[in-house]
Amino acid sequence: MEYNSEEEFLKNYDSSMFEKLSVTSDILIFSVADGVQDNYRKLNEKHFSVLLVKRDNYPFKDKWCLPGGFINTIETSSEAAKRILKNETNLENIYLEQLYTFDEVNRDPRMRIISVSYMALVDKNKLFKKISDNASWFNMTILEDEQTINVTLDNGSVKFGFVVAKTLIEHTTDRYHYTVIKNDNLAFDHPLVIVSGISRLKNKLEYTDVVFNMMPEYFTLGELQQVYEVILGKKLLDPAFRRIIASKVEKTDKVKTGGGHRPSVMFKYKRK
Amino acid sequence: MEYNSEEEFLKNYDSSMFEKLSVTSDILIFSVADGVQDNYRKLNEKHFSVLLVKRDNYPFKDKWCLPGGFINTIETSSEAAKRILKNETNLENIYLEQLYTFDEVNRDPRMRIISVSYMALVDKNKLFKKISDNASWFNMTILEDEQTINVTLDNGSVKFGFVVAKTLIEHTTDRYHYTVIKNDNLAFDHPLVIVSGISRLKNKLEYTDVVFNMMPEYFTLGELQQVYEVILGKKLLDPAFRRIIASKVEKTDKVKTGGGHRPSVMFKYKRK
DNA sequence: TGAATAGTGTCTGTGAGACAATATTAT
DNA sequence: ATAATATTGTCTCACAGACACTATTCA
Repeated sequence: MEYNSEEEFLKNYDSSMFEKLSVTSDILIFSVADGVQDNYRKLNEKHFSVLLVKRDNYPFKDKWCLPGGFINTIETSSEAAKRILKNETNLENIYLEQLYTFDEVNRDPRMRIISVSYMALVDKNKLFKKISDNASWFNMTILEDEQTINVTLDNGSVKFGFVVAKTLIEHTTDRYHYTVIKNDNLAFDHPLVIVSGISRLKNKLEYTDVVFNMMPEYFTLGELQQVYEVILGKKLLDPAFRRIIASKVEKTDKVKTGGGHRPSVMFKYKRK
Repeated sequence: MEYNSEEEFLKNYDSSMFEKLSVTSDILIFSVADGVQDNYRKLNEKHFSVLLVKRDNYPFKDKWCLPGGFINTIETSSEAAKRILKNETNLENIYLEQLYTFDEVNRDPRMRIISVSYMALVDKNKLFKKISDNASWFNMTILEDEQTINVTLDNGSVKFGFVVAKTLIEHTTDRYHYTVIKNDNLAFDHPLVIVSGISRLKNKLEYTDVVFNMMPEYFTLGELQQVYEVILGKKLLDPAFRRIIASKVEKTDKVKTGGGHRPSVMFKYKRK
């Protein structure tokens, strides 16, 4: 059939001509949490954490997964992500970035489902514990070597882990292909989403200001350094860290005292 | 309805429960082409180029677009990309990287269509002009300032351009939100895909080895430098370039002569 | 007073930017 | 001889890693 105009074509278009697929939006919500500290002198330990949801339906009943849901026809995947985020954490206007689209044919046992994944960064102080009933923050411990990434997740009452192998993609120095080696408690291909997000965030710490999305308005440089250290999984040298961060922060007249040691000046994020 | 096992659940699962969407895979195929040169002494000019296809159907009849097509239920988006790539260029085993998933609700006038975009890098010498009839390579001229990106496309017989505005995303130093300001000849939101790809490739040149996917097996450092310059859109200093690239290339005993000037040693890519 | 963190000074090595100098060819 | 590119040398400056040192608090 021939058409003489775009209007005419569109009027006659049969949208069922091509196969359609289900599409979901899954969100990796990262935060840094304060741990407890017995010694009054010491700083609170910090934990790099991720929000998981316990599945109470099949498939993967009773396993944990990332918050997510189907995208409907009148919203974008990022709008869907925001909607889900609001549902789970009651937070709006938070940092959100598209991560990757996972679409292995059998990643979901029900049917072909494509997942557009997002990474969200939140400041845990803004949460007020208003997260949904079946959701829970898990502290992550990440051990990475040349071949594998080993992640342990712990929410205080449940603790489990997974391992993925990484292989460098040909003609690349930065892209890895990940394969799940061990995983008993996470649903779908979510271990892959988590390691992709960790990798992305680690890189972004070095050349962007995203970290400030996880910080309160006022913070000490020690706290900020702790956040970097817990995400990067390594200790940083104080003078070097201060030099690098200096241009991004602004001194305030607030001071944090009470720690049995020299008080520290509080800073805030300085936009360029 | 309650199920007692995952098997039972899956057996009864109704896959039409959620709305489904059409999903396409669009590919940004980049290459660097040799221009012509009248002065026998001078090097061939090089052009950063992209493969476009002329649409011979509605919507956007007679406009140009990126090669792409619907993903069917038994292939992944990257498999679809490879299939389309093979169709258009007759090339296999080429570098392919997922770029971004574009899913504005009205990006396609027919219906809601999500596009998972890919970036492919090819060495034009491998092509032997076996591209499909309605496809054509366009040389790109990219002018970028703080607010806008201006791209001119020229395939020798047709020449047009588009302009997109960029605004820095809050709390970020590297992510821009792009909006098309001017575009008469490209279909869909493909100007956005192109600028996203250019931006990604520029960044990747600095910290990966992707450039070698666009190079023949043997090349001179001058040629390699030209490729960098034409993609980055700026001149580089010879000694600095050689220092940076030194660890990635390997000298061979081949030499390129005939240029009315000192012959240059040919190098090849050195894998780590 | 001592444990603990806050914050600064400075040495050193690496590496990029800049520019100058030399090498080699085809016409 | 000359125009053009190829290739190397080297100076300087910026900056990150490393380590040492001083400052300040509170049980």
